[in-house]
Formats: sequence, structure tokens, C-alpha cells
Amino acid sequence: MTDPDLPPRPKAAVMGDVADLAGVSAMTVSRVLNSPEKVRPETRDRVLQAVRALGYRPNSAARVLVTGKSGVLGVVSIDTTLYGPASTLYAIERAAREHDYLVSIASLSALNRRSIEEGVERLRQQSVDGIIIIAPHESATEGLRHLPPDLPVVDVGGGEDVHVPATAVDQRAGAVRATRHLLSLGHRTVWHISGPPNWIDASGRIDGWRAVLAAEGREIPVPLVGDWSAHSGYELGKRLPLEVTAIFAGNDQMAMGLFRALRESGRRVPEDVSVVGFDDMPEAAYFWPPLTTVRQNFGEVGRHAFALLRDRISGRESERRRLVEPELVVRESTARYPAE
Amino acid sequence: MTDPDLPPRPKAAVMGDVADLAGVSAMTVSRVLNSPEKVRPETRDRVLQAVRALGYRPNSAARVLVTGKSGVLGVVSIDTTLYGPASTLYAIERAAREHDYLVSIASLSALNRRSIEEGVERLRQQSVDGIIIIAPHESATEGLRHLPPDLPVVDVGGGEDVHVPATAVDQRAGAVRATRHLLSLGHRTVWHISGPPNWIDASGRIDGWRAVLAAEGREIPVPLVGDWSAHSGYELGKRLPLEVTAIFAGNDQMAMGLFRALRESGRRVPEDVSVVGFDDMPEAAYFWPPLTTVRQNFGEVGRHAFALLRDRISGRESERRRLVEPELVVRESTARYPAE
DNA sequence: CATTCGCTTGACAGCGCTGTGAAACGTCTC
DNA sequence: GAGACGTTTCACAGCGCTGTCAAGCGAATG
Repeated sequence: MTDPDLPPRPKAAVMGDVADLAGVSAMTVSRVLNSPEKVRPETRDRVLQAVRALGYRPNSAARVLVTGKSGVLGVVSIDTTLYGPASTLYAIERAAREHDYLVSIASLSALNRRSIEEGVERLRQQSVDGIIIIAPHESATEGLRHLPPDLPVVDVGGGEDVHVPATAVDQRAGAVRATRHLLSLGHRTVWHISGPPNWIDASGRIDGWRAVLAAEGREIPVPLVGDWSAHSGYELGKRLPLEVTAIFAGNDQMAMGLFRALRESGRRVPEDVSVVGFDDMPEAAYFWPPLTTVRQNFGEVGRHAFALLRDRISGRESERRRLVEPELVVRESTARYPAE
Repeated sequence: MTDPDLPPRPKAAVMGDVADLAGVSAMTVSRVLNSPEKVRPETRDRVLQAVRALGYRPNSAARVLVTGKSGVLGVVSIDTTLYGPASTLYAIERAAREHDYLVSIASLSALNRRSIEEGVERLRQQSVDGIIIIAPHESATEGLRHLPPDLPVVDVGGGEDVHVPATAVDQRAGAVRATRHLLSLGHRTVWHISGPPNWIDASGRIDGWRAVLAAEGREIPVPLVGDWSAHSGYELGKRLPLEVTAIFAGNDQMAMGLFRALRESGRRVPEDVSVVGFDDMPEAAYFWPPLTTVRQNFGEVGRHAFALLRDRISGRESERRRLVEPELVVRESTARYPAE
């Protein structure tokens, strides 16, 4: 950091100042900073010394202006307060940092095509080198269709028909595992509390769940539609028919609300009803009872997203779509039925 | 968005192109974009039309180069996956968006002075107009001392002796309310499961809790030190002496882990033990039992932080430090003792 | 000893935008 | 009809950096 008790400070040093002090031309200073191997060691040291002496800090705007690369990437995301997006964003930021990229964020003001386009536009105006979109919602797929073709974009958690490189957790596979697990415990069928309509992961989970039930010839109950919140899990839980013995909740929060509803109606988990969640948020192991759930590796998703974007930016070819396998974590909210 | 099926596209239009098409000089185009009132309406319309026709998008780098303002602000934050930082960040981003600022993030790789300085430096290199620091940790206070003096910085949730404008939730007041609430229910004293050492909010909560007990002449138990996680709440809960009847947990997650430990040892909440949390995360109302807790309004904190930074950037004077009042939310995890 | 070669360095232009001062153009006044 | 004035527009310079191409230099070659 610069010395705090320096005199009034004339002005931040620029490349020319460094050049003068080192007795070289500006171009040489630029070279020292960008491709040091092209400068003779002694010159380089002299320049570096001048840089330190003046506390010189390259002006990124000037560099961007001439190179056209900003070293900044944008993330357009829905509510970054949600566990999934927050974790993904965090992983992206870490990966970006390792490769000397900075991350700018634009959160969505609404879930529609316009809002996505707006976010992209906002980032684009700040000349980001590329954009990652975290918006697992139908409307995003819509918005993605109308992107400027020259901008590297990577989609996270979107639908299958997205025409940009994409990565996501395999929601369907997760739902399949959850449902199979419940059936294997002896349950006749499995109910589902789903995420809200038009959310990609919500439909993926419904698909997987339904497919297993169909394949096994089980009765397929109507899914109860929640909004990801514990509150909705609670409300839907209160309306659950008495004969239900197994429930696959669309995420951990809804499972939590569900727990409370079941308890209030005198049903025990897992003795009377088994519950599986989705996400494996850090708290899931401390639910009562500890929640059996499907773990999504958001860290990996974030890292992939960044890697894909990097490939796109540098013009490299890369996979079109990369799925991350979810993992069933069995804890104590599921049990054999009927109990032995 | 630009038309996707345009021919190979010669090159993005620049201001000169717009000027030519509109039959004016570049300066006039610039004026239309920045201070439209200084341009005669007819000219303005002609320019605007040319802008649209060419899909012209101003080059921010060039603008930043000459004006020195980037319209980007940086946020240096600890783990943005935690509820508090995530919520604050989100609120900042929303406030920023409303005022046409973009937000870049730099998360901390470690909790120490170096790491903060690194984050600040990374953002500074991208010429952000100002920085908000979310790092409620002693080490941040350290790092804040060594900031470049010319950079507008606002601190969130830091200590009281920070010399930059700051905003925070009044942790002490929250702890006081939580502790008083428990005492008012008849509990002899209140135990505390605290956040980890050197976290500003952890110490604020300890202070408030201890102050109330001292003022009331109650026994002051040794605080049990956790790490904010449900896991630590659980582990500490297992070691809780039998005579404990009231606990003030440093956050909701630890309260959750604590619930499980209490339950496993056969103690009922709230009949045998009352528990108060801190944060009021959205799930707190669906704990079993629903958690009495102290609500922190992170949205307000984020908005204040942005407002303070804006004042600093524009050279306006503003408050030195602005506290947000927390609110006690009484639910069902606390009860009279002994029960009536 | 003159010539060539490879490495290192420098001068200059230009990236796209905005601030400055001055010119151009009415409009109004005497 | 000339002068004064306010408004609108323009030409030019320059923000700080990097790419290009040419010059400088010592070493190696014939």
C-alpha cells in the first residue's frame, strides 16, 4: 500500500514517469510488465525498482482500451442469497481469482427474458470478457437465444436445448436416486414436493422421480408445487394425505418445513414417513432427524463454468455441456416401511 | 440486442461512425449521451437515431480513461456463502443497480490483513470508484488501517475504531435483548454459545450478553466457543452442563445444532431449556421448535453501505458510523422457567 | 576490417472517448 | 443595418497504454 503520510501527493505516477526515472522509454516499461523475458535483466531490474519507488499502478482502463481485454468476467444470476447460486458464484469467483480474473455481478430484478438481457447488457457495457449465467429458469433459456453472437457466454443449470456451452448438476439422476432409495426401503410409492413451475431443476427432479415410479409401475401422485421456501414446505405438508409414507422434497428447505408439518400432525419421521431432500446444505445433517438428501456439488459446477468460459474466451473448443453427478447422502430421515 | 443474422459484421461502431451517420461531430454525440439537454432536440433525435441504427455501444474503457470514473464499485467480502454476507452483498448490488453502478467482488482467501489488502488491490487495479468491505473480523480492522488514503472505502460490520465510514447491525443491542428476554422468563442465568474468536459480531454479542448478566448480578458462565456452524453448535451442546436452562446461541445455525444435541440428551426445548438464536435466517421459523431469535436487517445494512460509499465518492460529508437496530423475534424456543 | 545477424530498445501512432476554447449561427437591440 | 449576445456546434488535444516497425548495439562471420 502507498505510504499514508506522504505530502499532498502530486498525482498517481503513470508509465512515462516510471520510464523517466528508470531512464528508458515507456514501451520498455510496458514490456517489463507484460513480457519480462523480452527485456534484458539489468534493464528489467531498473524498471522494477522505479515501479516500486513511485508506487506505480498500471491504469487498467488504458490497457483495456488498446487491448480490448478487460480481465473481468460477468455473472448474471438470480437471487444470490439462495444456497445454490451463492455457492456457485463463490466457486466461480475463486476459480476466477486463481486465473487473475475479476468477477462482476448483475443480479436479476425479475425472472423473465428482458431481465436477463438487461443484466447481460449492463455487464457488456463495462466490457467484460465473457459472461456466466446462473438462472435455472425457462425464461433464461428464452433470453439466451437472443444474445449477441460475439460474446462468450456460459450457462449454468439451464435447460438442455441451450445453444451455448453449459454445465449443471444432473437433476434427473439425483431425483432418480432419491426415489429409488425410497422405493428400495419398501415404500409403495413416493410423493413429491416440487420447486416452482418453470424452474429447470424443478422439472428435472419431477422427471426423474416420475420416471422411476413409472418404470416400477407405481402409482404416480400429483406433485405438490412449492416455491423452494421452508414456508411452502410447511404449508404443503399440512395438506398431505394420511396414507403418504415417503416424500421426496424438491430441496432441503422445503423438507424442513415439511418436517414441522408432519410433526404437528403427529407423524414421526422416519418411523411413519420417510423424507428425502435435495441440495445437502450444510445444515441438513443437523435437521431433526438428520436429513437424507441429494448432494449437489456446486463448487464443481462453478469451476466447470469458469473453465468453459475461459475456453470460449480464448477461442478453444470445449464440451458443449458438462453434467455433474449428484450424490445421495443417506442419513436418518428415511427408514424401511413398514418398520421391521 | 444486436441483430443475430447480420453479415460477418465489420466491427463494432464507434462514436465517430455515429457522428458521421448523423452528420455531426463526435463531440455532439458524446453530449447527446451525457448531457442531452445541451443539444438541440432535432440534432439529438438525429444522433439517437444513428445510435440505434448502428447498434452503437459506448466503450466504457475509453470513457473511464478520460473521466477517471468507472461506475464500478468493489466489494471485498469473506465467504459470500454465509447468510449475512450474502444478504448484505445482495442488497448492495440492488442499491448499486438502481444508481447505475456495477459491483465487482473479491472474496477473501484467508482471514488476515494481507488478504484484505490483496482484495482491495485487485479491485483497485480495475479502477473501481470505491470499495465496501464486508469482513467482520479483527484482521480486517488491521487491514483497514493501511488503506490508500485516496480511495473511498466503507466498512460493514467492523469494529468501532475503524476510521472509515461504517455501518453495522448493533450486535450488542441484539445480545442485550436476547439475554433480557431469557431472564425475564425466569431463568437464573443464560449460557452463551459464541462465534469464533476475533469476529467482531461474536465479541459484540458476548459483550451484550455479559453486560446484562453483570447488571442483573447473575452468574456469568464461560462462553462456549463455536465456529458459526450447526456442527459446532451440536458438539458444544453435547457438553452443556445439566443445570443449564437458557442458552443464547451466537447464530441460528449453531442453535440448530444445539437443538439436536439437547434432543439427543433427552432435554426438551423449550420446556427444559430455552434457546435464542441470532440472524433470523428464513428457515428459523421452521426449526423445531420455531426459533426465537434476533433479526438482523441485512438489507438495510447493504443499502446504508452503498449510500455511505456514494457520499464518499461524491465528496459529500456523511455520518461516520451508522448502526442498524436488531429486533427480537419471539417464537417457540423460549418459555417461562420454571414452567407455570 | 567491413558486413551481417540477433537481440534489445525506442519513436510514433492510435485505441475511443471527453474537455476546452473558439467558431458559427441565429436573435435581439439600438 | 451594425453590433452585442446567447446558444449550439465543432476541431483539437490528450487521457495512459500497447503494437509496429525501425534503429542501435555488440558479437559473430567472411
